[in-house]
Amino acid sequence: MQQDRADEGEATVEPERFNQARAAQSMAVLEDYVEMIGDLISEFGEARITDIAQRMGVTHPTATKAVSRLKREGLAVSRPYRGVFLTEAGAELAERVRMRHRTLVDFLVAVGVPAETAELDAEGMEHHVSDATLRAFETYLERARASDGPDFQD
Amino acid sequence: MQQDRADEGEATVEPERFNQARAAQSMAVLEDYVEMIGDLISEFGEARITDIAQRMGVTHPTATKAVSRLKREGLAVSRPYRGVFLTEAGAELAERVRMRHRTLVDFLVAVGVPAETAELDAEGMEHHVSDATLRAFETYLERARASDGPDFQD
DNA sequence: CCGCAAATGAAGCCTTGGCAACATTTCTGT
DNA sequence: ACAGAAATGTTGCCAAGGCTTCATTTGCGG
Ligand SMILES: [Mn+2]
Ligand SMILES: [Mn+2]
Ligand SMILES: [Mn+2]
Ligand SMILES: [Mn+2]
Repeated sequence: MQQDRADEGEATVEPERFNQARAAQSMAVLEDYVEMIGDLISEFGEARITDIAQRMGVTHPTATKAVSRLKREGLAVSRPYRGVFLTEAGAELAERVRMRHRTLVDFLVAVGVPAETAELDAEGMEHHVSDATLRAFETYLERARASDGPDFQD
Repeated sequence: MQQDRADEGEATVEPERFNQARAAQSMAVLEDYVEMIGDLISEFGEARITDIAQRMGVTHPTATKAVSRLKREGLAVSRPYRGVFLTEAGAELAERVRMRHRTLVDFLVAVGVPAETAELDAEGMEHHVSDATLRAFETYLERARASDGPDFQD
């Protein structure tokens, strides 16, 4: 054999964190679309491809393709030339994603990130925040609110 | 024309945050590889495709393709059947990425995220942490270290 | 110095997420 | 009622990041 270099240190388990990040990334688009579709349904009663595309900042064929994937994964339903709707699973995911997004933004602001920046960064970060980390953020927020006490605006 | 729905609220600027997230994502792979290659060069004096692939948790053709992109973007250099090295730009990026990674993990742990989890989540989150947010994290850490004062273990 | 395993390269396939261009359907306004 | 614009669908292109399979080169050990 040639070189070895393999079993040097903890290099054996290391790759796992990249796999985790890749897995999270593969969910990111689904999560963003499902949340957005939920928003549109709340506002207008349905989510049209055009509106989805506009809000996501993509062209309509791109939005169509994403919706196809959502349907394939059982998160959305739609019929030709009609609006897009969420399945129960889709609605649940949307709700979880929305809460996580909100918690993350609140948390970032609480630790001193400018609101504008927090919103921008959160859009990408959120998809990599695990449940354990989210709980830590929530705990932090509760404590901060408790100690900042009186002068806290809902 | 048909429906309008366009100029309802802030929907016009909203897509920008998704574009930002997509831009960050397109850098993510470069950043991870460049950091990893830097590590390997520190340890062994060169970064071999096999070692890169193993640590990233991918097959060697995937690593080769990534290195091709790094070369194309002026971040790395290599000759056939020889190791991969970083350009000046590559080394600088690696250093920034390494610091950001470290700061993020430290910060997460400081706010109560379990170390193991922090490491996993950071691998994905890091690529979406802007300079402004990173500064906020650093400031937070400095203050935390100052108040936790004496009993702080290097 | 030479054989053979390891490392690297090369080709080709797949999926995803972008895009533009063109076809078809809906629906609004007159 | 119907013309024309808007919305949607369809097709085909591209790049990135995975993979498997096979070819080639390297370099160690004997
Ligand atoms: Mn997002
Ligand atoms: Mn979001
Ligand atoms: Mn990373
Ligand atoms: Mn990293």
